[in-house]
Amino acid sequence: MARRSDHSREELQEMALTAAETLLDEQGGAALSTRKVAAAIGYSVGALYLIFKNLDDLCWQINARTLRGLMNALDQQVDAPTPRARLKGYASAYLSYAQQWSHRWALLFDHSASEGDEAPEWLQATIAELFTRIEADLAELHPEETPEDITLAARTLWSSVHGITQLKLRDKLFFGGESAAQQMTDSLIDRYLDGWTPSDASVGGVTK
Amino acid sequence: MARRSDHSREELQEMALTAAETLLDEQGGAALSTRKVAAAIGYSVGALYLIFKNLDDLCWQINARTLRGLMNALDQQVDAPTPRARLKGYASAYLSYAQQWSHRWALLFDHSASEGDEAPEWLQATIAELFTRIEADLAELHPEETPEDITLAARTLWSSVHGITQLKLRDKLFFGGESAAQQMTDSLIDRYLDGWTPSDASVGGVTK
DNA sequence: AACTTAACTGAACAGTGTTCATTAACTGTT
DNA sequence: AACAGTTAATGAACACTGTTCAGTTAAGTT
Repeated sequence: MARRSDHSREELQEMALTAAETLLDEQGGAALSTRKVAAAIGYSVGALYLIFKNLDDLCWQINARTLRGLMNALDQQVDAPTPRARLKGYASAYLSYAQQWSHRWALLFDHSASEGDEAPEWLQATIAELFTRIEADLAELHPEETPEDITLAARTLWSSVHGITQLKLRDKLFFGGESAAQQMTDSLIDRYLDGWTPSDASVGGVTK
Repeated sequence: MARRSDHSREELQEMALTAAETLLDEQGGAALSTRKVAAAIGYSVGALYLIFKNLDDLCWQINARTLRGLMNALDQQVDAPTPRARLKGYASAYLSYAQQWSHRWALLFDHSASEGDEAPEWLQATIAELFTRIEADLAELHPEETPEDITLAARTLWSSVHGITQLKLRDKLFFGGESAAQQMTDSLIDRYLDGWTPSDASVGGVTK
């Protein structure tokens, strides 16, 4: 039996999360089980339930760390000279982060699908922070637009980057080499921004 | 014991798939289990394994039907007068199909993530068919582009529509009402097409 | 040393996918 | 009509899963 207070609550939690991430990275999300995580840190199954509400809770905490890592990666792009370059940098960082941590990234999105309880509000907040970055750059390019239109544009553009990332990771729908996805986000951003003329935004009707 | 040949192989398969789809629609992907499907059609678990290789196989066959349904929905948009209207119609149909059959749609994409065996080649083929439709419209708009650039553009644009769809289904990252996602795909297509000038495509370098 | 408290365990429960020896029902032959 | 052959169908069994909780054990307190 593990000695009481061999490790503090925080240490134990950290150990468990790290072990779970290793398991995830090496064997994928399907291999993530309470018993395996418990074994990896040298505790019994029951002990995990003193630290985490359940497996879902553990997954959410992994997702929190994943998301934080993503934000860090994005932050390194903040020095790019122009809004356009910054947006491309974000997209590129997003893409490579997702590829580097493919299993963690998959967990982040597959897990939100499990319809038990809501996504915790910190997740919402972190994502809002990401969108704020995008919106800032878009607003700089289009100061004449209303905040609502900027928001809509940010979500449109970023959903698109997300879609490219997701399909890139999942399969061989993609021909071409390593750079295909990168090329796609670049051209997407270029064309979207070039096609964004003030006239067509505010109404929303089909005018073409 | 169910009488031998009460139902033919094909009938049984059809019954099982229909039962599984009902289960999926009503209770979501997590509730899909071999025992439940077997019970729903009045057979034992083992009988399912005479019809399907395993649960994965059953899921793939559901996915095949889902994809076929999607293609049907897209086909109803083929009469739109212009390529641009056709592309918007496809996107709109894609979006509403995914929303109507949200659980089936989720299965289609979550399942490709399970990294057992490859996605069957018919799936690849059906998806290729979808992309061919998009490419045809894009080629009509940009006859001067090479096939490679058309392909790249089709995948870029469609990954984007896919991304918007996915995020729309998953959560409340989306403000606004029912029409927000529709508005997003419309403006995406408009801006992407408007920003697509022949000069910036063939090289692929960063020129902006 | 005795008592209290809380950390920790692991057996147990209900569920999962999958297999396979056994059984039941049909088919064809004598 | 009786027997053998074939095969559809079963359901118990195995190894796993998440989750709970009565018990056990160690640490802190009096």
